[in-house]
Amino acid sequence: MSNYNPFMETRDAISLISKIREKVNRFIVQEMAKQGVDGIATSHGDILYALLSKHRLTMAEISAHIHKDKSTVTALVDKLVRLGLVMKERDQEDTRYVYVTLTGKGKELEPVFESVSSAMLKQFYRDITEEEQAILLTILLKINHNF
Amino acid sequence: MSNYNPFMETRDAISLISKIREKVNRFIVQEMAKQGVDGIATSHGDILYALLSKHRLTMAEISAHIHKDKSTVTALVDKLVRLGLVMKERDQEDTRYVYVTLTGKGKELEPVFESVSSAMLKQFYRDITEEEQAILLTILLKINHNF
DNA sequence: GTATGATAGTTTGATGTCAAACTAATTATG
DNA sequence: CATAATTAGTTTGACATCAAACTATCATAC
Repeated sequence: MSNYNPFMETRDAISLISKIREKVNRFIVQEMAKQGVDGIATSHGDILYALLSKHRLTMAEISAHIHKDKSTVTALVDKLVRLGLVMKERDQEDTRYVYVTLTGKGKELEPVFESVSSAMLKQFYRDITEEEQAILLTILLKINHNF
Repeated sequence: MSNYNPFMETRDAISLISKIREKVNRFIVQEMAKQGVDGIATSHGDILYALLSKHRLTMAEISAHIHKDKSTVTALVDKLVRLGLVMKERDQEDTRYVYVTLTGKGKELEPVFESVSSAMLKQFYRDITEEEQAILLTILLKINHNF
């Protein structure tokens, strides 16, 4: 292949990874909107989803969970506060810490998340055998470990 | 696994794809900076790389190549113009079209691109056998096709 | 041949994102 | 104990990105 392009060619694994990630994100946002959860990005979804199982997280913990800079988390959480989905409150003992928790309205989103993520997984793994899924995971873990 | 998180868990394929993409991007930007090409994002690199083999592209063609909105391409190309790496000129026949070409300074980047992309591929596929690479590609193509 | 529609790019406004500088509070060190 | 260093979050400035509105040009239709 003389015209091989390691950044962008459609056929190589690296650009496929970019494209798939893009499509997954778009799919999630669309499905959420379809179920009435509008105007939030996948990062907001990641935060809400984390809070469903963890109940209470500090800003730094959220940052670590979703792999976004702490200043980004400030902006994301503040938007969720504006949307009435989460609450922020400072720790009484050590006032540096800010705890984020779901509001009632935030908790109501649980079924939506369940439905969206199962729809996404179904689409993602359509026609991919269990064995292929396992192989894929193994290879991706190795590649992830390479960096 | 009771705490399975389809958006963010470290161990599932979907979040691995996000992480790997992130790491690949970071790696490319860092390697470029190491070789003196500073202040440009991967999207700028994609444009420059495309222009190395295509000589002349319209804004719309660039948009299609790098899968970014045309208004994004306007901003990206204008930055490359400011950096002195590309030139824009309107088609004489049909003045709606804008052709983008590399300047001399832009063309000088070719060896940097070659070096960076080969370094990236080497890192990406370290300890991944040829067979695994083929399997990975097959599965990713299927998943990409699922959306 | 003028009006309608399509096409190529740009502009504008909003948003997610990061890095660096900053504030406030706690901990460690001499 | 007082000063220095660390830690948690926020603010600020820059930038990539998109969608929608807009401009300018070309093509089509009647």
